[in-house]
Amino acid sequence: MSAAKATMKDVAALAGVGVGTVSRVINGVRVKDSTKEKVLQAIAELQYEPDEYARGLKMNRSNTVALILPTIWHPFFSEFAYYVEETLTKANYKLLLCNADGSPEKEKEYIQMVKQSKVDGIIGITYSDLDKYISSNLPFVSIDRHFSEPISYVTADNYLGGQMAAQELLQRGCQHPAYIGGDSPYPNETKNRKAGFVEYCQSQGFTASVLNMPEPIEQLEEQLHELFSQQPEIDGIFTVNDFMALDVIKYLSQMGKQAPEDYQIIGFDGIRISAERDYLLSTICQPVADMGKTAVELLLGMILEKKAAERVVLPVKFVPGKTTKAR
Amino acid sequence: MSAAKATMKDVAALAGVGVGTVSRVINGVRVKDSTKEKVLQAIAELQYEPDEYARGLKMNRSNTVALILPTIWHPFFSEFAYYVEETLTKANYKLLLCNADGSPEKEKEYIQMVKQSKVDGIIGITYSDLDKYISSNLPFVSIDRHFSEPISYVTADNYLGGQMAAQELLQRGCQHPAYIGGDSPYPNETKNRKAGFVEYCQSQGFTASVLNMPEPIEQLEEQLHELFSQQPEIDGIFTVNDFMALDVIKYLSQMGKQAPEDYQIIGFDGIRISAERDYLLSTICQPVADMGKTAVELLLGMILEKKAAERVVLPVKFVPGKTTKAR
DNA sequence: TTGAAAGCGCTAACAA
DNA sequence: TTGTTAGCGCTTTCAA
Repeated sequence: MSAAKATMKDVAALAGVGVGTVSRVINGVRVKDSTKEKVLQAIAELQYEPDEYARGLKMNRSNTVALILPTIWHPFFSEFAYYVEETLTKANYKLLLCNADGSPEKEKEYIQMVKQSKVDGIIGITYSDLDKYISSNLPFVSIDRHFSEPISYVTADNYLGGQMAAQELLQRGCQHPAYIGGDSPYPNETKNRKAGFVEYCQSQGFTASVLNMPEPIEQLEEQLHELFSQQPEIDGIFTVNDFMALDVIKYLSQMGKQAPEDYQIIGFDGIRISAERDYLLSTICQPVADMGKTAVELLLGMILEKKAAERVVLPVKFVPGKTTKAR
Repeated sequence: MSAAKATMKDVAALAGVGVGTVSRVINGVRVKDSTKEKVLQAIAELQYEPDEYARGLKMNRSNTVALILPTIWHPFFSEFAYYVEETLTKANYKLLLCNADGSPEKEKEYIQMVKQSKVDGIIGITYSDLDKYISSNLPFVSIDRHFSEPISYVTADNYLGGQMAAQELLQRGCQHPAYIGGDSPYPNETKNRKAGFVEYCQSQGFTASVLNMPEPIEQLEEQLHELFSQQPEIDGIFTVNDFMALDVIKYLSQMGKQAPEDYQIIGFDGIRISAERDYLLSTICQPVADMGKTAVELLLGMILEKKAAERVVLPVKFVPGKTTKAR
């Protein structure tokens, strides 16, 4: 049994053909059936596996896509990564996982690293403005639409989501709506959630209270305490995401208030701990599976068919949970 | 501005040296300071970045490690992946993410794929027996110790964890302990959780009820119903993992029973939805960060220093939550 | 200390 | 239809 890995040359020698022919068989280029047979035989016998690196060097592609995330340890991102990986695998692409940890520096470092690694494209959920770091010839799809350059993105309809949250709360009888969220220094889609909510309330003659805390958020509990002691009448809450909603619920439960009896609350994202587990609360649900799939499709379109940048906005939906009343 | 990517040859030409010298500078081999200066200058000017694939082809390594998981969309695995990625990045390695979806076929496919991709090693949380598919010269670290071959593994002390769970429940006054879990056809460490629990109970003069459901688990609720209607006296439950505990809690709450008043329950894993979030319940917590770090260290030891296979068993700890009484 | 050149395993252009 | 060969960008040996 040979220890060394078989190369194309070995296969060619054993099959009694040229390396070109072996290459043709591997790549599905037409060769005479009898020849093909011999080659396949030899491949099987030597347990030959093509070297992706030699191929990548020659063809200048890697069949690999980098996914840059704030952190994989978060149900929204890990669900997204799950679908990205699934779709990539079906297309015979591999996934390089990059946790940027929410740091713009690490995001840039990863962009650098990933360029060397000759990835064929990047899918990024990033906070900072990466325009300058992404060479225009490296296909890039952003989740979120905060780039100034004409870059592809996939995003949920965050503005509409905010409106929907307002509508659902008001329809359920809330008289004093409030928005609670964090405020990032970087432009991002969460700002639209707030805008949609506040503006819909306004259009219905309500003025939403707003607690918009600069990130990173410090002394959350104190800030919540201030809000609710100054405005105890708040009875309908929309938060920037599900995690924030959980924090608010926890705080209010310490204050002896329960949803949906004492107040109603709607989160954003539609987080589930894993497939087949329940949503955590009433929420505006992002179409994560669809977003992951679409992001990959956009990217592969750019890679394989040189398609131009595209923008896709996907619909959100309200998922009633235990933190809102029945209508 | 040149559109094409600069190569080492371009750098050499601009700096007026040979490509070998450029290579030496890149790799930190000693060259004359003045020469080095010229080369660095040229590198900066051309924004040269070495091609990892050419390097990989030549040196036969990729600085890439594959992580094979059942699914990234699960807090335990995504936390593990988080720490693996973090440790790899520090060592200048990249992470290829592979979701096997709990299917032995996909696991094998990935092993195949990953071999072609010239990864330098594999870290795997796998269910099936992959011995034959892993060529002995490809470094592999398993999480769990169910391999027959002498393969490196990192695992938590599952048996001790089971014992601890029993001890904690009995110390808190439980008189009727029960174990609830799923039974996989493949050998794996969860069997030790059960064994540790049952045997510790026995040693203390208690006989634990056991509900061991063949996987994939069907009609969970019916099976729980049967258990608890036949043995309503059960007052201390240990489950194979946190998810199962959540299911049991949900079922019992439908029956009007609450922990820790009506019964006490301890899960296994120590799942948190994300960093800085609480544990879901009282649980035997695996040292996930340490496991991820150790797995990478073992693997890099095998890759870089040709170290032999090693086995590491890490300690678990009991994390009291809201589903057990105070002692 | 450094340049020249071989060659890693593959694809594709060219010739036969 | 198929064999031969140049060369992808790099590292490393061998000479100078």
